[in-house]
Amino acid sequence: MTEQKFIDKNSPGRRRNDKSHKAILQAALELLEQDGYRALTIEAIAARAGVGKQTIYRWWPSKAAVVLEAFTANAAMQIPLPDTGSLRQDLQEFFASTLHAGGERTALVLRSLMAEALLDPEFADQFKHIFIYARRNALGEVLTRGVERGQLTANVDIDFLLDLVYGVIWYRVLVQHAALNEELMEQMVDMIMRYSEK
Amino acid sequence: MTEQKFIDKNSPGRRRNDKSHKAILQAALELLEQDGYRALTIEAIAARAGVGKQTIYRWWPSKAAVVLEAFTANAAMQIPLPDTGSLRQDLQEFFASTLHAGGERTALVLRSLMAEALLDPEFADQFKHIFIYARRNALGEVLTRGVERGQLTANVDIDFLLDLVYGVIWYRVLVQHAALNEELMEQMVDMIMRYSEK
Amino acid sequence: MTEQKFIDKNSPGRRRNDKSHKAILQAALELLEQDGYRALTIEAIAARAGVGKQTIYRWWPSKAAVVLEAFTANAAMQIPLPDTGSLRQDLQEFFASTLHAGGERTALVLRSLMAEALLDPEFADQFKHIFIYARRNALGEVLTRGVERGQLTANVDIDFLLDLVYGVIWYRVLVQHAALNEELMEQMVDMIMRYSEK
Amino acid sequence: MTEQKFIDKNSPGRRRNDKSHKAILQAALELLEQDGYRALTIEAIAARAGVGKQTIYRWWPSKAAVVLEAFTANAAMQIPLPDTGSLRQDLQEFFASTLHAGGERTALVLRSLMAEALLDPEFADQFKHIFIYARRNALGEVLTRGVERGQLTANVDIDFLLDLVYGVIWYRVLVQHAALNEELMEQMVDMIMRYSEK
DNA sequence: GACTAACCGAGACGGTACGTCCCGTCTTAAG
DNA sequence: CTTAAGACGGGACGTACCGTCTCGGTTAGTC
Repeated sequence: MTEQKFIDKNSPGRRRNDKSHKAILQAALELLEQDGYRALTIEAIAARAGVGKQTIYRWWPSKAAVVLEAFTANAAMQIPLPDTGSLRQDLQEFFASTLHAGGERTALVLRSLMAEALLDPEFADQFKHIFIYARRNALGEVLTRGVERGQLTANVDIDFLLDLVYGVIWYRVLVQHAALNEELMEQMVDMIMRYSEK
Repeated sequence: MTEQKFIDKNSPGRRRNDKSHKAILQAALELLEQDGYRALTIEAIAARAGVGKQTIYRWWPSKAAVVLEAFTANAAMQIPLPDTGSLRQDLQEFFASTLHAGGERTALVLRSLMAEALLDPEFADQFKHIFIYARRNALGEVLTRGVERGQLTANVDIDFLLDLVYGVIWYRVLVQHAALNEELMEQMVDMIMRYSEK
Repeated sequence: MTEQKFIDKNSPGRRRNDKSHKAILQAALELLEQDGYRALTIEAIAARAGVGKQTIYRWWPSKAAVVLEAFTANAAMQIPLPDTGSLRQDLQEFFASTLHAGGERTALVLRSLMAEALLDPEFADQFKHIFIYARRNALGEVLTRGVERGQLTANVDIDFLLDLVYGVIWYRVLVQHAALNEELMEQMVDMIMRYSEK
Repeated sequence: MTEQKFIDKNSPGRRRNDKSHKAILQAALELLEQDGYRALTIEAIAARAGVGKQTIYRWWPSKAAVVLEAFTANAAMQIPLPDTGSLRQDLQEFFASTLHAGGERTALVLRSLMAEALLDPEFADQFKHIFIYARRNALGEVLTRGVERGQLTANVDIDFLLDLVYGVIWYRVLVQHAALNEELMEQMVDMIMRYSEK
């Protein structure tokens, strides 16, 4: 997914070693959980994966890219798009799966990726397109259908609502002053429904 | 405010050099704007400030702490607490001054500080208490008065509203997909007012 | 000879860069002559050799070790062992080549190495084995042959004679109150010959 | 003795604090024995002596000067000049007191002072005049009397003999391959006596 | 007895070098 | 041609001391 190189491989020479590939992703995640993102280094990943540094540099542009791929490769990425006919129910299901996808492990990775995105504009682009906008668009679809069905006022600013929802979620993930939980999700559904015609 | 060390100074010994102190804060901000936080180093700050590295390490635990103090020392920190009797007007004034306080320069610093907070739990604590919670509490005060005046429903969850507001603000500052502007502030006032009694 | 690490090199990995190796030794000697041993720093050697500091630390335990290798790598180390049948003549030749090997440049280096040996027991061991004892043993061989040939009394204490000879030489090199010259060498030959049978 | 400053003291002002003075010398020696000369720092001396750094810099030009004064202040400096009428006996007594004056503690200090002298020409001058030449001259006096009494050949080169004697002594102190002991002293007396008329 | 100059402890200051860590690149032998 | 290994030039780290400079406070004379 983050793979830049197109692998045709009618050419001679050894092919990409899938074992190393996986070992690298695995090692990155393990070290991240063990010592935190700040202490994560390419050298440490290579050492733990039993891999040469060059092998990492050959396939990824930065350690953040490794972590991003390790993260997106995990199942956690799937966000089913509910379409029950009821906006309230769609939202409840969407938020439920969002909640379900993210534990503390996930939050740790997200904080690391966001930190990197804040420091490296190049990575920020990747991160936004692969992760942030993908989520936004999914929820945007749900809300748009809500408008189409007349369950939200026609003049509602969907982008503002998306900012509200993901704003809160990221804010809690980053600041860690309160957990992401069902109560929050319920409150968000309620908040959004206040934008129904009346 | 950000000073960790309690300076009694009936003790002997040379006092802290205020000129150097200020030069360090100034140098940090300048370099930050010039080259970005990633490229900011203690050595560069010391060099530009014309100061020994030890003088920085003597007074701050990390470069992030320097930036935080430089940031909070700037006037930009003042958030007047409006109390007009009208919740809507209080909110409008509060948001207006929030907006006014932060230009792109401010956003740049905030992204840097947040990145650091995400990577360094120790710094995160400082940052939250000095900046994040201070802001939250201020707005919390405004909202509480709104409840007391009966301008918000008694059972509203103020913490949730604070998360919504600061969630959006941080989300835009961090993701940079849209600007903080008056329209947004207006929308937030409107959103909050939807929690009025009827 | 001074190489500590045993280099097998059937192992993979880039080999030691011989150009850098030599540049380091050269730079060390140049800086030593320019500014003196006290002013000699690893950083300066690295800078002048156009080399990373780590490359020096990788191969030598201290700057003294660099200087020692630079010194011993120079031809100046060769001490031919004369064996003419005549003790007096052997001594004359041995002292002549000793004298010839060492100019003021050499004395400068020897003073530096001795200073370091006095301050660093670990280095002292190396220095003694590579340099001091090597010289001692060579002259010891000459004297032993003198005894075997009956040109020195059988009960002479060769170690004492060695201490006398190298004591004087080092004393003059270190204290610098008088030069090492042919007259001195002649006097030493004469002194030793006083230990002949009659 | 090593005092540079001429103290007239008709002027007002506090006089030198003798307690601090002694504490500094004491602290220097203790630290030297504990950790070696390399690890000896002005800061450590000041700390252990309970003294400000400035107080040291006010009275001594370098840490070596402190050690030198601490050393010379010790009784160990007294070398009685024997004059028994017999060269052999004079030498025996002279060497005996030399031996007696110097234990391992002394040797440690001498190695430190010599190391410093090798690295700092300014200190070398002081050291030579205060210590090295003083000893040389004393023994020179003994030998001169030996010549005058006809117990050494008239054409003997006294300076050469002095180099032999102190060469050996320093060589053993510095290289530490053999102890200074009575046997050595006996051998040196014997060696010198070989320069008697016949 | 007050004045005053020098000394004292503490400790901050600008600076230099230390030895270490990692970066991203390059060069091997092996597969 | 890729891989693991590992040396390379480079840059910043955080620390240790250097020798200097202020501080408040003490001490001992001279006036």
